[in-house]
Amino acid sequence: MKVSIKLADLTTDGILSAACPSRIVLDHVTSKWGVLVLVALSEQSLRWGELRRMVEGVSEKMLAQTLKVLEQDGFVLRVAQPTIPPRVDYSLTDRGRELTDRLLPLMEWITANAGEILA
Amino acid sequence: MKVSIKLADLTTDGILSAACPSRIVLDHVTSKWGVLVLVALSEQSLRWGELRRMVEGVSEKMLAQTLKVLEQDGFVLRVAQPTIPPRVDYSLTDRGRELTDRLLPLMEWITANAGEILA
DNA sequence: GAAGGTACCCACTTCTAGGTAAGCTGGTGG
DNA sequence: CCACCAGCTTACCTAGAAGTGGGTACCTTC
Repeated sequence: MKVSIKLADLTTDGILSAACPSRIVLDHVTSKWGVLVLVALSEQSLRWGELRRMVEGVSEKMLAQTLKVLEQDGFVLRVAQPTIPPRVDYSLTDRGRELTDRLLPLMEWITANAGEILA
Repeated sequence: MKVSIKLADLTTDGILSAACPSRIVLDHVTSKWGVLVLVALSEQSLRWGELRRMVEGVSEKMLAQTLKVLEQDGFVLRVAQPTIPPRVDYSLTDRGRELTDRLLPLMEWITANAGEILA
């Protein structure tokens, strides 16, 4: 019941309609590195360098760009300490945690089934 | 407890490692049109033309390409009736349904919060 | 006999996400 | 005095994602 109502919303004026703002957020979240950064931060807050090492394969440019978008959308909090050398910590906001609560089950399932799927 | 174990898997040898096959499946699922096609099919099975109209903005080429990938990954079932004019029905497989079970909560949340996020 | 409906495929072009590599800051250790 | 740390920024370039416009098959209806 509840599900069918939500589905109706999704498929009528929801994410399937081209003009819906959710398309933009969807692009941000499902961007190549967006998901991975969110997953990495879901475990604990991390510094720039830790993130870079953790999310294997990400370039500095793309990490910076991805973090900027996620920060603008209010998913990620950036805390810079004006020390030398600089130290910047990234963590999830409450909104970010709401997102990852829904993202992690998906990622876990994909990780668990990827082998079988590609076979 | 359960969660922390799963998270450990994800962040050590899981999706964050560059060589993990889950990266490939992730790209398929989170491709621009992949998500939307899966959402559309989650409600009911649809014919080619219905899908095209439902997923606003998708071109024929991209719809065909997306469906081919989702079919190869075993998420979508393609049933062609050799009638004239041709009729092709697309539906979710069991595996596809497992996926959308985890995908829909995310999409619903994004759709519900997109306005606030972009503000 | 002309037009249209359905589900595509292919060649060509465009665009943009993403990769690469360099530079910048300003103290601190050699 | 030079290199080095961390955390970026910038300019440049390319591969592949995506759009465009055509064609195809076969039968039905006008």
